[in-house]
This record gives sequence, C-alpha cells and structure tokens, in this order.
Amino acid sequence: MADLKTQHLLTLAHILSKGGKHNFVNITTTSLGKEIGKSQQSASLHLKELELGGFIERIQSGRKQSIKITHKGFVELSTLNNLLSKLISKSPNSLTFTGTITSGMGEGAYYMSMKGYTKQFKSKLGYIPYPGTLNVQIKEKKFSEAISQLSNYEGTKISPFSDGKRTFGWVKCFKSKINNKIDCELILLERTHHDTTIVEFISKYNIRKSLKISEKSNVKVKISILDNFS
Amino acid sequence: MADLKTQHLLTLAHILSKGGKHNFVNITTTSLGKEIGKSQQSASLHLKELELGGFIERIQSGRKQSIKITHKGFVELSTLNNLLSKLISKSPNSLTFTGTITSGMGEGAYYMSMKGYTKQFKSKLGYIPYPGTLNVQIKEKKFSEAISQLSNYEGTKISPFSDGKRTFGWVKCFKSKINNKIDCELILLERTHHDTTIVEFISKYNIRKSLKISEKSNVKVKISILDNFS
DNA sequence: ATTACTAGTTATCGAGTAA
DNA sequence: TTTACTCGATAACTAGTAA
Repeated sequence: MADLKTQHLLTLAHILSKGGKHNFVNITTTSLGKEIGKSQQSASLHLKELELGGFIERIQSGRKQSIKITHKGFVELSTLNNLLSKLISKSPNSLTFTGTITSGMGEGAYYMSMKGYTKQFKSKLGYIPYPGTLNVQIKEKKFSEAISQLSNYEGTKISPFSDGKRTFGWVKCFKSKINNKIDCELILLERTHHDTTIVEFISKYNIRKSLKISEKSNVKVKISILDNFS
Repeated sequence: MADLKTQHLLTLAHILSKGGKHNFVNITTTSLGKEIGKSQQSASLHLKELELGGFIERIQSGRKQSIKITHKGFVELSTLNNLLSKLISKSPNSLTFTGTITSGMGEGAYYMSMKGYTKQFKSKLGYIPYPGTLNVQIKEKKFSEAISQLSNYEGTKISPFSDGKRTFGWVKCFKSKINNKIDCELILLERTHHDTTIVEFISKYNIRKSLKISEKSNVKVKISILDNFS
C-alpha cells in the first residue's frame, strides 16, 4: 500500500482534530477544503486517496459521510511526530567555529568595564569579567554568516543603562568555550558596526594567559545557544 | 514571504538531521535527493525555494554548498511539531456508541466462567466477573466499523490456557463504562465469529440489575483505548 | 565530482457540473 | 445541500545536459 503523501498530512491532522481517532466524525469536503486551504474538489480527492491508502475509513450514507482515522493512519502521524520531535530535541544547540586571535581593540573592551555593565555581569553571569575583551577573527564566511544569525536567539540579556549624560545599549551574552577549556561569553552589542568577522569574548579569566595563546593563534570556539520557545 | 510548502518538509528535516540548526553543513543535492526520495534536480529546486522563502541559508563555494537552517526555518518546524504533538496527545482515547441490550447468549458467557480465565481476571482486572456477559446490539454501521478496529489496540491481555483436553484462546479487555455509571470491560475473544454488531461485556456487578435495564433498553457505552507505542 | 538550467512528463489542483 | 466526476491549468518532478 502506498505511503502517506506529505500533501495529505494536513488533511489527516484535521480529521484527528475533529475527534476522528476512534470515532467516525462528520466532515464535509467543503469544510475540509476550507480548513486545509484547498478547494472542495481537492478535499474530496484527498479523502479518496487516504481511503485507498488505508489511512482513513469512510462510511457514506446518502450524500453525507463519516470519517475515522485507521490505526495505520494514526501510526503514520505518530511516527512522523516522533521523528520530528527527536530531530528537534536532539539537534545540538551549539555553534562551532575556528578563528585567530587578533589584537585590534574590540569596540566593547572599554565599555564592558563600566559599572553599569559590570554590576549586571556579576549578578547575571556570576562574575566580573577580566578587563578587556578577547577578539577572534573569523576567516570562513560560513562561520561569520552563522554568527550573524545569533541575534535571533536570546542569550543572557544585559540591560541598557544611563550614566546621566548618555545611554549605553544592551549586551547579549552567549555561553562559550574556547579550545575546549576556557569558559567565557561571546558578546553581541546593541550598538556595533555589524562586522561579524570579528567576535568579542569576555571571561572571568585572562584568556590569553590561561591558554598561553598570542596574536594569530588559532582557536576553536563553541557557542551554546538556548531556544526561547516551548 | 511565502509559507513553507509541505513538500519541503522532509528536505528541511533532513538538513536539521545533518546538524544544520546552527552550523553550515555540507549537503549535496544528489544525497539530499536520495534521502527525500526525489531526484537530484528536485532537491536542487527545493533548496532554491527554501532559500527564497528564508527557511535556509546557503553558501556556495565553487560547486559545493553549505547549508544552514535559519531561525525562521527552525521555528516553522517547531510550530508544526508542536501542533502535531498536541493533536496526538489531546485526541481522546475513547470510543463512544449507543446500542440496545440483547439477550442472545453471548458466546463468551460460558467460557468466561472457566477457572483459567477467572484466575487471570482476578489478577489483571482486580475482580472475578459476575457470571454471564452483557450483550449489546449495535445498530449503526459506523459504530460496528469503529469497534472492529479495536483489535489493533492492546487492551488488557488475558492469556490462552489449556485444560489438558483443549486450549482456550486469548481475551482482550477494554475498560468501559455503560450509561456513565457502571464500570465494566468490553471483551474481544480470539475465537469468535467476528460479528461486530454484538459486543460483550463483563463486570464485577450484575449490570442489568445495577442499571435496572432490561431487554431492548438503550445503553450508551464509552470504551477506553490505550496506545501501545511511545 | 558538483549545481542547476531547459524541456518534457506526471501529479495536483480548481472550475464546471452531474447526481 | 451533499460528493465526486471530467477536463483544462498549473505545479512538481525527472531526464538530459551544460558549466
């Protein structure tokens, strides 16, 4: 018997939503068509094919019909759901890339030492960062592209503040690990020049010293990303 | 921007399975085509359309490409998954129907009083059934059709046994409720005449007396069905 | 090896309509 | 009202092939 066509997925899901798992439910092809965004004729065809494939059972009396999902049909939906669930939950929530240490003073270095930020770092990250930032130059385009999408995710949000004269923007921190050893945070600044080929890190430690790395050393970075939807 | 087409679902899922949630992964159109059961050309087109719709991002270098799912693409998959999950878990696991009491001795009545069965009823259901079975005649075809699919589900399994001379088949019990009051079990027998217009019930109580019902009374039955997959 | 175009085929769809 | 047919339009796909 034929496989479940992906185009029939919505139709099957709709029957399930109407309570057709164990009981025959009354569904007209017109209403089904509307629900799945297709014509009445297409809905009719969908039902015919689903019946032929053994995914639903129909009872027609006069011009009305009752529909019920078969065990096979339900298993099919469950299987797909399990597959998707596993894929989604098992997908590693990390971004890994390589780059080289660069000295170019990160724009964040100065600001990150301001009290308005350090106070928040202490409470939200649990430490006051070592003064200065570590700058990593990313060579491969695919890495910088991937990093530029980071802004879509939450991270740890450091709020903007004002010192009376001017305001300083928010900072998003993403838990990272350099060379599989040093814990640190990648920082995304609200006010930045959007050059994603250089990324900045803050850490409790002096990363350069701790790793005994210097200018142009290659480093491997792993960034953890948490989803913000349930 | 266009919606995610259902035909692209498998493609997106495959990219996710390759680790493309946050990192760019190398996927050839040939391998993708094989995975989704389509041609290399179709795979190529899928990627083009997914990119156009903002669901994936591609980086092409020479004749190879790296692919990454966008935040939008991942949300789309998650949303669909959540929808399916809810539908599947919220679908009521019960079958409801109406029928009339009938006196025709159920075939099970005699056998259900045998020690080989009663011992198991006691341990698996927690009670020894009142002698005899209640027989309900089902009038509407849609109900008998729905019941005939019950055999695909597990229920409480009473094992076959032998008394030395002959063997007696298994019995499957499904927790039921008659007229929203009396707890009982619908029984499916391994050796039965497969007439699904009459169903039999066993109960701790004398159902007729308890409900003060007699021949040809109408009853409403609700059968609970448990899934046997995770 | 790649990706992706063009051209031809098949599947899917919707309008019109019958029953 | 319903379901579902025919048929023409469009979308999706594959084969062949170029780059």
